[in-house]
Amino acid sequence: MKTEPKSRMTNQRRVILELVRSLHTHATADEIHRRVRERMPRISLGTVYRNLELLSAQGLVKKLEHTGAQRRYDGNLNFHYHLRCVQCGRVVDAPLEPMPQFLELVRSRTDFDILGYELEFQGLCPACRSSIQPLDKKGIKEDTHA
Amino acid sequence: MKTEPKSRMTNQRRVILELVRSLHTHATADEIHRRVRERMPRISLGTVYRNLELLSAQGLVKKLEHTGAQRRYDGNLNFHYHLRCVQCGRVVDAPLEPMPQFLELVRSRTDFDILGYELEFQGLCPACRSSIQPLDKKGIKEDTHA
DNA sequence: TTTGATGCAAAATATTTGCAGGATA
DNA sequence: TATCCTGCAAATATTTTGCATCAAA
Repeated sequence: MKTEPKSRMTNQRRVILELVRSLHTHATADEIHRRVRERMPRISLGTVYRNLELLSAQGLVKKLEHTGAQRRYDGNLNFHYHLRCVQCGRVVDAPLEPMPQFLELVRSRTDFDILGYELEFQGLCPACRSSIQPLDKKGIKEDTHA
Repeated sequence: MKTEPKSRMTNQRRVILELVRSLHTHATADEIHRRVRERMPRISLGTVYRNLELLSAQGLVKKLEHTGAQRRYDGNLNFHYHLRCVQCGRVVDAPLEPMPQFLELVRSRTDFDILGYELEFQGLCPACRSSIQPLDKKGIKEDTHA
């Protein structure tokens, strides 16, 4: 039923996919760009965005639009939840088993066509908890602790 | 323990708070600005952002950073979940009772300092489901159906 | 009066897009 | 060879901020 758009496996696309799959850090486009540039110095940020979007549409990576201001990308396609540090923005997998029964419950109670759900925990990571700087709700732009 | 910063209840702040409380639409800053401008034509978008930020820090409105690209604001402070239309971006309350037991479970399994969690469902709202236009993952910037 | 708040404009961020040339199938 | 893709730069979109002035307490 789906009309998959034809796509070409370019060097850029392959390297981006390999990188996102190898990272367990839920990196941002900018971080991915920096890492990929170590192998392909001329690759542009626009190309990274375009490829991440396409790979996400093809279901090869997961786009996380629910973890703070900046979008992040996950190479782990197994259904799981996330835990985000509200101080440094770092995202890790949450230690909680999937509970897909929510879907049926909500489906039976709404006239929306339910497609999925996201469960995200927020907290302070060990590094930020022990740091002196106060939690001021700002500057949660980039990972301080990679 | 908390050192609350002193703040003044200006006309702008009061009108913004009243509006967000009266809306059940989880509006964006831009939408709130447009609505407030009907009563205060000279109010700036920057003032709207500054006040929403301050009201959120004071716990008078809830900032939703987990519902797609654009930030939204909720005047309903009761703990509840959300359901977002992936086509038009509209956000409604999810028909599901709070299940705070997750928090303890995750707390016992992580070294993060757990502060809270968000549960968001995604789907197609009735209006979008029946519309002809295909779901193309773009243009989810503004509510088509208010 | 004191000092927090506003309006305005510019800056900072994050993401998308037009286009001409390049690479893949 | 057809057309998808890339690099580059410009354009969008969203949010934040500096500053002189205004206004709440």
